Amino acid sequence: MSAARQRAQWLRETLARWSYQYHTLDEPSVPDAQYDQAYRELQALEAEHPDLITPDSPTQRVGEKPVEFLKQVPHATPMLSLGNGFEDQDIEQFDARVRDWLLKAGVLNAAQAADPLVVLYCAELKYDGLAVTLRYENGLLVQAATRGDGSTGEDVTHNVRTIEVVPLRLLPGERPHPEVLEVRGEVLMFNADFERLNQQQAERGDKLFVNPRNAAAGSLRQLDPALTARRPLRFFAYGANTKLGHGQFAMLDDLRGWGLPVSPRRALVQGAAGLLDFYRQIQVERKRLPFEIDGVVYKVNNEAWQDALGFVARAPRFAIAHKFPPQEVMTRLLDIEIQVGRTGALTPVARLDPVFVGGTTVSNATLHNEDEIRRKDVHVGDMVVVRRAGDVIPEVVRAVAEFRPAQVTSFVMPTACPVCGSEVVREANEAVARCTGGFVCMAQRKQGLLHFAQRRAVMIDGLGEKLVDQLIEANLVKAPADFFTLSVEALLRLERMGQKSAENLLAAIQAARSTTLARLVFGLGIRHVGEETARQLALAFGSMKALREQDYTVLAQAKEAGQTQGLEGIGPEILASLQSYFSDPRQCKLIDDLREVGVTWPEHEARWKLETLTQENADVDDLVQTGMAIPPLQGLSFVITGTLPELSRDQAADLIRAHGGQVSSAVSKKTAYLLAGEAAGSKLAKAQELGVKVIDEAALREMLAQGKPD
DNA sequence: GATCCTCGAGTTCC
DNA sequence: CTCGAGGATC
Repeated sequence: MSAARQRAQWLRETLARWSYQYHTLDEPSVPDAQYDQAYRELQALEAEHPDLITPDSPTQRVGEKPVEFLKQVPHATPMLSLGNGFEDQDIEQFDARVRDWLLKAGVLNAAQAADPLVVLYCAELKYDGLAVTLRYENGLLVQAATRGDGSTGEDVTHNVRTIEVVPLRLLPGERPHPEVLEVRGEVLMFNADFERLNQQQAERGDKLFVNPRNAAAGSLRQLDPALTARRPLRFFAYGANTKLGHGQFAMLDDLRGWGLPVSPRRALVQGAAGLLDFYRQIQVERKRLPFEIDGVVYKVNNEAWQDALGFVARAPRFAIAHKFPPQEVMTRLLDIEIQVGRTGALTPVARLDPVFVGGTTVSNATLHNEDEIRRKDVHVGDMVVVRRAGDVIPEVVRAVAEFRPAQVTSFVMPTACPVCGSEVVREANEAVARCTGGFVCMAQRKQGLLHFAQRRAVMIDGLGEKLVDQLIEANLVKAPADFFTLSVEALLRLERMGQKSAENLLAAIQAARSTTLARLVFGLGIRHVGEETARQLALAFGSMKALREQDYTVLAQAKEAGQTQGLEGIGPEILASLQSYFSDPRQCKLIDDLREVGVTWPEHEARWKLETLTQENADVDDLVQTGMAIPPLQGLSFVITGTLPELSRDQAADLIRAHGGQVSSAVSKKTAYLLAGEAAGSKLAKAQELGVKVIDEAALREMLAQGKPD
């Protein structure tokens, strides 16, 4: 080996060590000038002998060329999501479940499982950044990918290489590193760095980032690594795909030994008591931390126990995130406006002095109804506490009486509709006040048209609020049937509507022309008839004619006497609503018009019967007798939550129903399976609490392929 | 009449 | 997602 080669290698290793001490350990061992001198020496050496350049050289952090797009990369092992809890009780239940499972798995005996301190947990911080996975082969960083949907992410190797604290080559630790090491961790930006970056952005007149997390996300997804290199990104490792054999806590030590930054704050604790202790400590330390966290993470420390516990859907049973309660902020309630919904419901909405909470700026929040306003004691002009419930939907928590100005206006529900002026009534025992305007009310008409066109109803793609507004404004559409008589010429008269958009919309309308009875019935917007009930009605009655000609008053009596079959879930209120809808000539005309403009749907014979008068028809029993196969999911009730890898939730629901299963919206004891995808929330927790079996999309497909549940 | 299970309806931000 | 209310069941 030549002297130059030896020198270059020594420089690379030394620079990597110094950089690690400086950036990762925050303990510089040499003056900056010395580092710079060595760096320049290596640069000069490499310039003279280009063959000495290696991919792990610190001079090679920024690759030469920007990439054209971010490549999709499949994850060798899927990147998991975590279950989560907010309350102490959630954590106690988690620990109890862990012990219970370990007992069932035969890892613990009954006496051990009863000991609340038997399980050792590794407790860590939950960073508010972006999850990435780093792949090291023979110690060399070869790939970095974002989490994506968990099974496929984006290749961000070029950008991750620019992060100073990420070693391009693993350092020799106390224990040898595996040949292939996949490190899981989080890319984030420190608060101070974020402030500085935003200052620079402002000086250059560039757009400001709303929070450190967004800044980190934007920086990591750049195409040009030179740009990312100027962004002050950091990284913390928290896991590895390979079991290293001696527990989560020690594994973090290993990772640190190999030069990877790991949590500055972690602990080995015993049982739920230890976990909650850690949580409270971190709560106190939180504001002193130099970066944002949104909670803490607990993992069963013992790797063999982790294996025994396994996974539910794509979340490990051995870990849980304990999240901090949603951030609450104060702001002024500027006004309370009234929105009118499809059914005429008047909903008070709070207009807030825009305030930054939970990662975005909130300026509106629903107040639900009059009672709610009274309960929360809010007035126009009050200072109110606002938070984002479930980290998404803004919510006014309460008014702050101490800050109440001398003059505030109490909210009074208007007696006339603010849109059409019709009378507003509030039925006894009902929480909502309603506009009685019906067709006359533009707000109701608009919402009704939107409801008709929406994806779950007749599905006119691309028809949103803006467009419906314009169509009503231009007097082109009054009732649903009018959508189907639109022409390109008429559409072109609308503002910001080009030839192409007009053609696209018309194609979508054409496609919507052939629909199903269930979609249509739902789309009509009959009170108390939602998606599910519409499906039931379409199945039972089979045709629009049957639905229209039915005397629902008679039916209600028969139903009460228990003389009906095939109309489960349809009670007196719904029947009354149907009676009133179908006896209204205006509504009947609306349906006739739809047929006239060429809207079609398949129909079949009615499938319900009065037990005494027997209206002949096939139901499931008949199917069995005629020798048809019993669908594999017959009699099983499913609930779907989260984001599935392949199917949309609607598609999954259709798939389940097509195989004889039922899909409902809430988890209960009667639920057979919870089909859970990514980011499953409260339903997953509920299922675990009730002991409902949880499956993922792959398991569902397996069930269908085998023709029976497992 | 009470209780549990479902469904319907309304909603925020980017 | 969450709340409120309709429907089924005891």
